[in-house]
Amino acid sequence: MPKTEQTQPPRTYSELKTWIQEHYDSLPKRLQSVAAFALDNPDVVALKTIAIISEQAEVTDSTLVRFAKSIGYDGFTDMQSVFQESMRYIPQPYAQRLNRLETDSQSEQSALHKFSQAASNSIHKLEQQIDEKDILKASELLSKARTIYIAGAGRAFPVTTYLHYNFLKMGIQAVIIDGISDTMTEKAKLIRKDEALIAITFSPYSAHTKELVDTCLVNEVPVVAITDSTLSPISRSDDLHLEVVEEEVSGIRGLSATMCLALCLAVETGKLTSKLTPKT
Amino acid sequence: MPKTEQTQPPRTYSELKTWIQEHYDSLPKRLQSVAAFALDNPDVVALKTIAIISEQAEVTDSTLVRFAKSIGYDGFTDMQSVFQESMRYIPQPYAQRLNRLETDSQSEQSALHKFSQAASNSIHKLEQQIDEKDILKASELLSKARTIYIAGAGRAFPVTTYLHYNFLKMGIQAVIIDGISDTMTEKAKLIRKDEALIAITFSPYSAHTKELVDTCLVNEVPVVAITDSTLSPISRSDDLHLEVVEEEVSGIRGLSATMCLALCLAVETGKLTSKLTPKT
DNA sequence: TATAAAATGAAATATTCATTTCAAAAACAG
DNA sequence: CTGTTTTTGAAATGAATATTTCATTTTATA
Repeated sequence: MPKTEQTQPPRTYSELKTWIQEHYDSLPKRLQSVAAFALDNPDVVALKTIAIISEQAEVTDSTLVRFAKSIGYDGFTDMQSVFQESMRYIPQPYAQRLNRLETDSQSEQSALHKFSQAASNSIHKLEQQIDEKDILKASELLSKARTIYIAGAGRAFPVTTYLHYNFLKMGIQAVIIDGISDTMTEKAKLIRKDEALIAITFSPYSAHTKELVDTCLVNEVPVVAITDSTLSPISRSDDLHLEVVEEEVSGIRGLSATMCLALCLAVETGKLTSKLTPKT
Repeated sequence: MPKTEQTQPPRTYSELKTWIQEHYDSLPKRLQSVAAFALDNPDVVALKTIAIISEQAEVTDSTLVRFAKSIGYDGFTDMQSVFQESMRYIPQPYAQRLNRLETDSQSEQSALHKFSQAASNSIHKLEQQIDEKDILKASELLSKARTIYIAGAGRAFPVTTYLHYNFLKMGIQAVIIDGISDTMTEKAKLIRKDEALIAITFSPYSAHTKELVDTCLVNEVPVVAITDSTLSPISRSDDLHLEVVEEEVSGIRGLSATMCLALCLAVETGKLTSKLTPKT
């Protein structure tokens, strides 16, 4: 029989979480599976039955009960109640309304709340406002490129590195264009017709990136632009531009929606590329 | 036998609510009790058993079952599942659409929709699961540092650059630690007690970052960790770790929620720093 | 490698739970 | 009132669930 904790088991979710973190390493393999699953899917543990949970966590029924007992609970039911309590008093439908009300009335709101709200809104707007076909066109263009160059400085730089990372992971040759303004333009001049450029700029616009785009367009290099407005200097009729507007909170803009768009672009490009080159 | 609705019962909480409001007046007395109780205590209906609910609503077991059937459900269990789903982190309207789309149109959903959905969900989870105090503690710690060092490679690198950008914009000295593994550890050894480190890692974990964290902790350098699980090797009891779980779409994870958290951390740190140094 | 200890899965058991049944009470119509 | 229908509650039934047991496998230890 496995040793069971003598002390009283955690009676709140956050205590339980702490317990799991502290004991995870010393837990048997299957119990670790349960631990990881529980932390990842607390709602499933709270609402479903042993049979369903154990199936999803890929363990047997007994293991779930053992897990609960090893923490010190009477059994699974006892532990489940802790997960359930953690969900209560935060009913989803009310939470939404509360959000709106509080946003209007109380100016002193937690930063996390304000920013996550803004991020969430921005993502929804993105989904509604962007034309799916534009993303597909862009990825088609990119999938044909031998090498994808990516440029975007300042606030756009994280997007640049994110795209770069994703392309590389998908086996697509990608290069970041950075450095001093002069050097960047020099680098851009060397990009060939069968390659492509992704340029990311937000207001306040960096003149460098605009220069880069122009250079490429002159050389007939395909350009995909990610901007926060069609009025952005780098959006022109002869390139493809994808527009993301990040909602601002007291003058500060996030990047959540932009990152989402970037991921989409990368994934779609990846799909097409793998079709073009069936065997790696 | 009581008349039962012939039409299909509501499959979302908000539909169910509407149904109850519309039929309330024509319901028998005890069923009215149940209706009122259910609208007032949806969480109890979602989580507890017939016995407990009927006791709290001051009706008998049978009445509860009858109530469910009179709406058109198979039985109480069927109705309860609607209440349960309303508590989960899956936003109601989309879950519905997804189900329908998946059933008839072969799960061929636009990538943009899937990713923005995942991003949005991740942000909501972040908001609910993270402890606001942890962010404040972390920013307090960071605001006291003369220089903030930031480390995070691979998928975490965009987060690193984002934090770096924001700190600099706020007039906070920040340095990115990158380069070859060996060099990184060397750099970390030079960080002093009155400085701080932010480490960002996601699974699959890079061993380098863990090494970095350990080095700093040994030297008593304050460490703030951003990870995607409390089981991450860099989360330890003696540092501050902030947890973000990005929902995955066919194995691919975004960064939207993480970026949101990063922004919060930077902004809170900025606030505190400006208080500490009133005049620049 | 041999032995003990721990972990695990499958099946049996016991419990809890939802559902149905049926008789009594209440409401209603003539 | 009287007979009929609807509503209701208590108990019986049947189904699902959690828990325990035990044989087997795995892991650790000497």
